[in-house]
Amino acid sequence: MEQSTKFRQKLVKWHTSENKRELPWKEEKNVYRIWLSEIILQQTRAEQGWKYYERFTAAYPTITDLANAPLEEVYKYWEGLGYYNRCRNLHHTAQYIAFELNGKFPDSFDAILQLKGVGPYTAAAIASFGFGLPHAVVDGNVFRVLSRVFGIETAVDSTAGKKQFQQLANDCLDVKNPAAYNQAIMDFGATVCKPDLPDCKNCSMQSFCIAYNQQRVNELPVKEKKIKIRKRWFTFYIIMQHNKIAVQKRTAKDVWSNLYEFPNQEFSSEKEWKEAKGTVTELWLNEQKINQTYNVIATTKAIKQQLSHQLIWGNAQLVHVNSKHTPANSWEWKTADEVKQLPFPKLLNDFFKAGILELFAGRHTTVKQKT
DNA sequence: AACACGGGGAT
DNA sequence: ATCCCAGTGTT
Repeated sequence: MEQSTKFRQKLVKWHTSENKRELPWKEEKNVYRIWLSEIILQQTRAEQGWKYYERFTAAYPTITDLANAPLEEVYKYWEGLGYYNRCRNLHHTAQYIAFELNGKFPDSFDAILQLKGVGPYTAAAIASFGFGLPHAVVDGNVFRVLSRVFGIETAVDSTAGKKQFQQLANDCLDVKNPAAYNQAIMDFGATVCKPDLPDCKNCSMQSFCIAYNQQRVNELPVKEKKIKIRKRWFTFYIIMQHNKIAVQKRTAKDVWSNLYEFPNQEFSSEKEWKEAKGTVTELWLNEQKINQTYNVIATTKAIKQQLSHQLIWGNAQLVHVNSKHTPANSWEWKTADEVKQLPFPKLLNDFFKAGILELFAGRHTTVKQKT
């Protein structure tokens, strides 16, 4: 018997009721909800995505509801989940399906794969869970499980590796019940064949698993690329006039694209950033052509944000200005209530949580003359 | 082929 | 600190 057949049989046998993960999108038959859950779960732990899934399905019961929603509102629901291009593509695809396809979700693998925000993994997931089509999912769980069970050393993040593991996954797939098989291998990877401290002692694959029998479990899967972390330093200017705050939308192809932020400047070293504290505010206000009186109320302490690929430090200068002024840029003046409706990066929400806006209270009148 | 893209949890 | 998570899009 083929090894892939043995693996499939052992896996499906393992996936009994007590070994299944209970998750809100399990056994879902509504393709809109399946698609929504898969987009949310990209590079996201099931536990983390859970509340977002519930939030979205409550706010947008149908794909047409999502399509009709303002993009800004959808971003607000996505706030905090990260990888914000997923949100833009989600809305784009909802509009495409609702308006161009009359609400009918594409029902072939190739058509599903064409959707923005849908790659090989998500297309296979939707095709199998939504339509019972025989396509094997390959996600982080599958790379790990297959590399260990079959003892494969090809780097999972190489082109050759992606091809090899997809082929093996196809061989192992239970074409009679692709949905159950795909669920099983991901549940197995998430609960037994975990990245750290896999539960080999109680694993039903133990006698069959090449990595276990060769004591190479901790060496698999192999990855060849290691990410380099970029350090960045920002000073944000939280500018208030009367009861309004200046904000702007991030438009660059950079982290937090399409979220809101405060006017700011980035420094190229920690040294410059620290030395600039306070003294640079006047120069910066000058550059923004703020030609009226202002009062620097406070400098906040720094807040750190650790991302996968960046380590970001930010502090904030709280500035009260005497009259509202919009330079030749994209500042928008918003009340605190309006600001609460906008999506912000976690780092900036942390400033709100620290109570920065309250620092403005009662200090609006003490305005210094600009020099 | 290499890189960019968030935030949280586990070790 | 480091790795990883129901990966995808761009260059």
